[in-house]
Amino acid sequence: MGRRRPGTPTLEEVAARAGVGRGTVSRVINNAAGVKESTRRTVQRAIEELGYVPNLAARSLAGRRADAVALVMTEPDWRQFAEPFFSEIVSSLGDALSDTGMQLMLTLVRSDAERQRFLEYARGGRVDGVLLMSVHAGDPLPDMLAEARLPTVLLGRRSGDEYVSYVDVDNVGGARSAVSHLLERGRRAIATITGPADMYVTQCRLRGYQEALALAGLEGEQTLVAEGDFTTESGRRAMAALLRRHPEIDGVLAASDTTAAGALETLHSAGRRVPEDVAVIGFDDFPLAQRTTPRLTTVRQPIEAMGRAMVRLLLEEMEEGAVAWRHVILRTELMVREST
Amino acid sequence: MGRRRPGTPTLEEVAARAGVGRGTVSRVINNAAGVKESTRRTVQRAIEELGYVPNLAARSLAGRRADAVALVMTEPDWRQFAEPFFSEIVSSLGDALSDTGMQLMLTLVRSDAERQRFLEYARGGRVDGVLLMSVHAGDPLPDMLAEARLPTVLLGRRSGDEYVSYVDVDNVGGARSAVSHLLERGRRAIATITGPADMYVTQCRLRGYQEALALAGLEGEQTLVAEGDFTTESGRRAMAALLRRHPEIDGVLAASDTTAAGALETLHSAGRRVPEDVAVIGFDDFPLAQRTTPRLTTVRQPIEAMGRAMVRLLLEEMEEGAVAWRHVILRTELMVREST
DNA sequence: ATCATGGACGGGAGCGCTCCCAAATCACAC
DNA sequence: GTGTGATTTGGGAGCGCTCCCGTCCATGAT
Repeated sequence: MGRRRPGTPTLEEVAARAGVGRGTVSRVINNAAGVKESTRRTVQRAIEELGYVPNLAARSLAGRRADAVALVMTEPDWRQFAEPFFSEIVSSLGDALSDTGMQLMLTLVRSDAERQRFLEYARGGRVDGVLLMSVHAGDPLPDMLAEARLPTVLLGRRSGDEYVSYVDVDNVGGARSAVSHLLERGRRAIATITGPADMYVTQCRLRGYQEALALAGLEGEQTLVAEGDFTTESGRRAMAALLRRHPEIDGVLAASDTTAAGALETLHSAGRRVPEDVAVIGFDDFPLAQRTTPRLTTVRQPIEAMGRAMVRLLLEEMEEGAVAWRHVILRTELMVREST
Repeated sequence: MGRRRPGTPTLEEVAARAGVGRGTVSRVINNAAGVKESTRRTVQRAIEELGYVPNLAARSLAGRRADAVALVMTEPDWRQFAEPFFSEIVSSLGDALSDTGMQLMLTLVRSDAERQRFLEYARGGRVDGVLLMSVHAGDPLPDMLAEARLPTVLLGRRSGDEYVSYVDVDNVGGARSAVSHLLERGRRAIATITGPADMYVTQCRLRGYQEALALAGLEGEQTLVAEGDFTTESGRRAMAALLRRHPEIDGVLAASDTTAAGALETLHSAGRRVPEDVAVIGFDDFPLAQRTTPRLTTVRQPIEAMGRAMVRLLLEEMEEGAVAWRHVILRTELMVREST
């Protein structure tokens, strides 16, 4: 297991070459104040001449921080990894993190063994904080991290009484406004294609759907609800099943834009016109929503803001040592386009 | 920037509690030989009682290794991040790495600033090696890593005379056999939808396509080639363009299964029967290829083997200190199904 | 009882950095 | 020229671990 790198110059060697003390070089590479401009330049030249690169292990050990945060994707996410939600979120986190000087590292946790290994990695101090992608109901990882007192922020929550810090959107309100919109458009037989049943986000959106119907004095029929898993394929299948059970359907709320895209395809194949025969609403407002035919009415999730909020919460927790949990619920916005 | 974790017990404290020396505890946690079974148990109990977790920064510093490798995805990949190729590869790398005890960390490099930051991270010793996803022609990162003498393995290569270690598949041969297969099926107007023109893999597959046509005494027309980017959407678009230019097309080689899926959709909409009117071949052999209608004939890339090979090459380079580059070209296999 | 042999074990010497305090230097007013 | 306070600078003391050498002790041959 000899993984030695060839001899890299050390801070001390830089100091010797520049004719200054260790402390001064340290100040220079950390951009700290209190170094005369001329000295700084001398040191910088020595650094370049030697091709010096700070040893991060030593820095971590002495400074008691890793300057890195992990973004963990757990198994159930993984099968949805290929969906745009993830790349969008990762991008936005990357942007939000980019000026903190911290590295974002994505980590895959697909099994108990990998969960354990990650936990040791995190508890071992390799990261200063952990971001968790849409966790499922029974996932123990957030609790393990909380117990280890590692700053942690979830995207979405596992249940209504989640305590660990999280950033979520108002899924109930979003779904409700979407269905209200369908009702305003005169639709009455409104179906919904949900996400995986074991995710809280799914339950929330379903509740919003039901509340809107109840508010209109309509009774939500169980058979108007079909389960999907956020993928296009599941949207196709669920829509087909719904049409079979309820040919009279004239409105659909899908769990995501990708799901809605699948539903659109099925509706098209079945000869239903959108929005004339059936109005369709998605969830997310990804670029995809503007490329469907017809362009998709959808509930916008503020991905940028979500990424920024997650990073902000994480930084706050890191700053004060994870003594409190914080929750942020972001508002959604209905983007009305051509599919309703 | 105070990112201090609360006081974790140290190895020394464990040693004190177990009534042994530091060395012995170190031997126990590293599963090294030369510890009496009874002592080992005593130490293990102390570890559990204190909830000891080794400090990885200290271990890295003293041991001169990070026990982690990075998988870097550069910007151009990123827009294809949502395609299954990536999740498949990541999975297979995860499996291949899982029994080495090393952490796999995915890293996104979307800009020069991020490239620089990653380089410092890697040169700073945070990873023992680097895996690079399908790099584009002009990407300087592999050279920078090579110069820093960091063990590096590419998936695919940037050009025909790539020197940095890589694992690739026989793209020319794969495409050639696919086109030959179409020719055997009596097709003569064979088009191809390629990947991004600036990727070597695209050029190779195009060459295989042309060679097979030439072998059959056919002249490859420039207008039978349409550029895509591996996405389904690009498959749809490219196929539509091809049909417009060449309504007589009776065979298509797509750059990937996802692209082929897009092409299938367009063909279907255009009322062409597959394979009766047009035969379609994909590339990759993802699960997707078995779910299309009709099921897709495709050139199989041995993803599992690719992941294993990458890890093996990387470990070898780490072992001997990156003194040589190694190349592995894996064979492809034509999976004949219903679309041809 | 004596001695050689080898397996267990303890702990010193670093790994390369940050933190921080004391010392040195400088600027300026008197 | 002297004193005062601010600004720079040097370097000791760790951070928590691995490596490795020397010691200790049990075992068995003599």
